[in-house]
Amino acid sequence: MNGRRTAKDAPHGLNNTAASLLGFLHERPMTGWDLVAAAEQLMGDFWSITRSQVYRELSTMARAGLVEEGERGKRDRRPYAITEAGRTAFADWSAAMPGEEAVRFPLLLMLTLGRHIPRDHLTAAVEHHRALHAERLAEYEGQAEGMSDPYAAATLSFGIHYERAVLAWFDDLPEEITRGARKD
Amino acid sequence: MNGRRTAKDAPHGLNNTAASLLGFLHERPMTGWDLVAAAEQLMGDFWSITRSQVYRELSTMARAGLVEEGERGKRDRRPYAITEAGRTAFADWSAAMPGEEAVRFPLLLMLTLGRHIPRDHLTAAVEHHRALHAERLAEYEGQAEGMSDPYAAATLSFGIHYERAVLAWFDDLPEEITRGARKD
DNA sequence: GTAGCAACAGTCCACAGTGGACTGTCGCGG
DNA sequence: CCGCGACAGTCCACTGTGGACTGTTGCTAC
Repeated sequence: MNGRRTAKDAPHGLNNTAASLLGFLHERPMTGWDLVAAAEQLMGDFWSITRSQVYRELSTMARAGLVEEGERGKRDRRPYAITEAGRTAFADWSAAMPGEEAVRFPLLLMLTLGRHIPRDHLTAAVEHHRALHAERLAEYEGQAEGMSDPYAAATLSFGIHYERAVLAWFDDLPEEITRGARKD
Repeated sequence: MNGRRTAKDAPHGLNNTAASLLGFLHERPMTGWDLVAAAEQLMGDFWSITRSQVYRELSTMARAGLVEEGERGKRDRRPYAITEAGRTAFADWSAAMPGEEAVRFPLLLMLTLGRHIPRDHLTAAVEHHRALHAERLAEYEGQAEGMSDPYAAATLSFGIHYERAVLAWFDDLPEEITRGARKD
């Protein structure tokens, strides 16, 4: 009687995570474990899913008839296959406009509050992250060799543009912030 | 008796959100409402906090003695002030290395699954987001005028580098993806 | 062969984060 | 003085994250 509208009311009833699982299941039946690995491998650092989440969604979707549990294998392995209803739900999801990205960057939080933080903590944090990003860029550039799938390549390309931008940003930071007048 | 370790066991006991609130409270006592506004304004798109979260953290921190509730004002306005314990907790937090950023980008999810999605949905999504990012870049560049605080400027500069990178990435996408051979 | 370890597979829980509905209060323009 | 929009806070359901825990199985070293 109230206007409450939950995810279940949406035309397709899928959240992005559930949709991603159905997407992977288009290829072949997979277990939760496989799905986590696939997502990790393919969407890498720009779309994460966790074990807990995946198993939760799988059993929800099974109840909703979007996937079907197959024969249990060794080690309690539980393959799920997409159903016709699942394909429909996925198609509906794919027609909706994907939402905006969310970036949560603790280092920026720290910098924003920089006025109240000892200078050397800031410079340590900045240097640490600069190294991390340099490392990741190298990694991505390595992966860019022998990349055939254009869809996977698009994600990787995003990663490369992103990391380069972050590194350029580090280089642009004023000395005021990065290099405290630390003489001890 | 078990090895479980919750946030409360951490040396400072603060999550990033709580820490950000303490950070802002260094300036002056503020209400939850004010804090949401300040965070929104200063950390903009790279560190988000929600009303629910803020009020939750405030009452937790009040119970822990890190903040103190002041006199209630009009409209049930409830200002909180940081305590000495709060300053200590914040200082401890600031000594810890900030975690890595998380980027969640539904468009990349869609692209990754692109093989199973009608081409025109993909191109529509790409064009939509391209426009969004162009808009945001313009907005950021506008804000860059008259920016005095170097810490706020750092965040804004990140935003500009980021948006430029995203736009460059869009331009790099192969026609294969962005411009389906749609003839109907 | 078998002991043991690492990788596999899934469960469970607590906590963090998001979004929207809901309630109520004031300030001000008409 | 009425009503509307901004202010202020509450509550809830859901999504997302991380780690502890259980059990299994294949492989390697002895």
